Amino acid sequence: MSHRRATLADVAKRAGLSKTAASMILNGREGTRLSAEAHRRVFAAAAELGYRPNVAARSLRTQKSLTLAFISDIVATTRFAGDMIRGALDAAREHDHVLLIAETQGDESFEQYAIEAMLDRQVDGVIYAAMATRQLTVPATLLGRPTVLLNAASTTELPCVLPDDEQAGYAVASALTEAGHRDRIALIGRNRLKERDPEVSLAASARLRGIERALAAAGTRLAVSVSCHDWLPEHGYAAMRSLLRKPTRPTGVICMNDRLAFGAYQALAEAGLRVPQDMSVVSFDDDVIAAWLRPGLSTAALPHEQMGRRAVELLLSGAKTDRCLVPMPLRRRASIDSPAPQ
Amino acid sequence: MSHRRATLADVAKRAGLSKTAASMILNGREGTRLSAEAHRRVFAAAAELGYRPNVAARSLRTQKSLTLAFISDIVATTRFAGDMIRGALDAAREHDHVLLIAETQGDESFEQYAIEAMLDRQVDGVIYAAMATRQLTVPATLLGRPTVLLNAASTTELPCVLPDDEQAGYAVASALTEAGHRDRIALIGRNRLKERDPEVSLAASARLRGIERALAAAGTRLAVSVSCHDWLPEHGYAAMRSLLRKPTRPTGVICMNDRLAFGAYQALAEAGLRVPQDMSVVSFDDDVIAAWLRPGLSTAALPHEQMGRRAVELLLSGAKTDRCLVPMPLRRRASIDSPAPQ
DNA sequence: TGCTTCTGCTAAATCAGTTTAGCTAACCCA
DNA sequence: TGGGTTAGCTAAACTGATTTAGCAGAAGCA
Repeated sequence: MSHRRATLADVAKRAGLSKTAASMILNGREGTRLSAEAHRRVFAAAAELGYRPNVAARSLRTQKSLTLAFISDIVATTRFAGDMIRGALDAAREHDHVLLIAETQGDESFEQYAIEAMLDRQVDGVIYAAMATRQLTVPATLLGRPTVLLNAASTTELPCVLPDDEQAGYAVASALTEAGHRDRIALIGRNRLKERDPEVSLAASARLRGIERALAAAGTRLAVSVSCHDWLPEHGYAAMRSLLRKPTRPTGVICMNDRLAFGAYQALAEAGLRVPQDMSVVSFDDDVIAAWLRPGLSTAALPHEQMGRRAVELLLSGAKTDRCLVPMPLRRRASIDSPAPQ
Repeated sequence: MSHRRATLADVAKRAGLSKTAASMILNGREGTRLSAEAHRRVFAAAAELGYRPNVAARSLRTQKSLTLAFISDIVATTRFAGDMIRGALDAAREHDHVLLIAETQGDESFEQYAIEAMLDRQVDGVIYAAMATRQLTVPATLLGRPTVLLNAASTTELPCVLPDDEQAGYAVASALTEAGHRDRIALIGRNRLKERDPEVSLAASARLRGIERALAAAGTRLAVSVSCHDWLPEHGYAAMRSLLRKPTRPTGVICMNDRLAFGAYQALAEAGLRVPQDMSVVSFDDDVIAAWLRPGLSTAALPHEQMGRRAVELLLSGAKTDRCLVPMPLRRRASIDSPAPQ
């Protein structure tokens, strides 16, 4: 094992040429008049020495580091973070880049630290991600530089990548109407705060719009909707119990996310009701549990991997302003059936 | 906004001193005889200009980049990956470092690419992580360098960080015996492959050892155990159904992980049995679903965040060889009760 | 033959820091 | 008065690449 990495100077010496020549040849520069023989010798020398350029040295000169920053508010809370990161990693690798990551935990001083640490390392661009689809204020430090918002929007002109929640709402509601559900469709997960404050959620209102549009197109509308403080299983459980106490039981229910649906399943099971025979259920996110539930939950999948990928591509393409809506495919599982005849 | 970053030369000029002086003062070098006045002027100049050193330039000279690599086989599959990364990020920040991440997807050429990309960027050390606790072969390229294995062990002398699965097994089984369960304790999730091949899993055999030790200490042993191809909900479901077909029903069941337990819950619910009145359930991992189940699942938590943190600390401490076992705390929820009297 | 043009290549500057070696002036002491 | 310290500071080399400016020799042409 050679303990010292070969440098460009080593390659040049072995090839019997100057560093300049070696550099130009290895970078495939056009318009140099270096001979075919020189090319051959440089490539051979580089291969023999296992030469790899020192990125620090290169970026010192070129101001390019082949490195992107991925800064998010929270990574651990949801499993989706991993998907976004994976998509970003994949795309970055395809473009010969690497990802520096940091999380701010919603703390401004951490955020400042993270951004500066990244800029100190000459990153070529920043992906600024939110774990819940929402509007946010972009730190001033980022404004002049190549930045893409991931799963987030802002009032600035920065490019952003978002899931197409409205289309998903349409798809989810249509799945019920197409199965024959009409006037007894319920919604679990209305939430004033999420619907009104884009800094809390952009998804809630978009999903709702899509749902209402689809139902209107089918000549119907929501029979009843239940509000939830938050979108966790316990809230879905409580919401379903309250639905079941009403005089007419819905034939189908739309849950604003899979965790609510999970709670709804629990309440249905407790009440001795079966999905989908007694009630169809459809939802959003395609969390892992959607596939684990019995029967499998039909749900519009958050395309997080795809989004991470698009963010990197947008960043590297140098787009100045662009809003990229990534479709949310409906995963059809066994939770939807035709409504039982009256 | 200044478009150009201030450099050390700018700071030096403004302070009326040489780059050498500015560098030494900002780095807090001992033994230089620079005056208090010089210190004052340099700090003032640096603050006024908002000076931040260029890490690329610095690492070119010092061979230190204040950057660590986090290379894992898979990031997205489990939510735990996020926890490990979060812990690592936290610890890295505390030591003024930043994390470059990459995933190999179990593909050797990706792995090679990732390692080289990291070394090209002069990382100060590498955390090589596996998403399932197991033994692995460390790529030769890493052998000479500062490396810590995370959630993995190897036959080499590298330091590693692992969850203490045996202690967890002991704790989990003890939770049942302490509640009074004795001779009707079942185990779901025996798996030859996982138990025998350390490259597949180190957890399976360690958990089993802990369980058997705890039961022996309580003067009993497993009444029955069910094998599972894999540790997914559907396997737990099938396993529980098979248990329920046996003549004597267990009073308590240990599942090898939470996903199995989730499936077991489903089978119990279908059979009209209640947790914990009809059967106590206890498990491993503390997946999010453990808290979502009704009743909440008692489970030994994988301390992934803690592990990520320890890995960074081990790496930065320069330990040459060290095996760090991180305890798995038992999260007590409502899934355990005394066995019903015969 | 003398001038230009082209071919094939290289020396040296540059990026932004760190580090080595050493300089100058003041001071101490005999 | 002169030699040795010491305090306080700096010039220049160095890290490993890229890039600019330009040189030597051959070929082309009148």
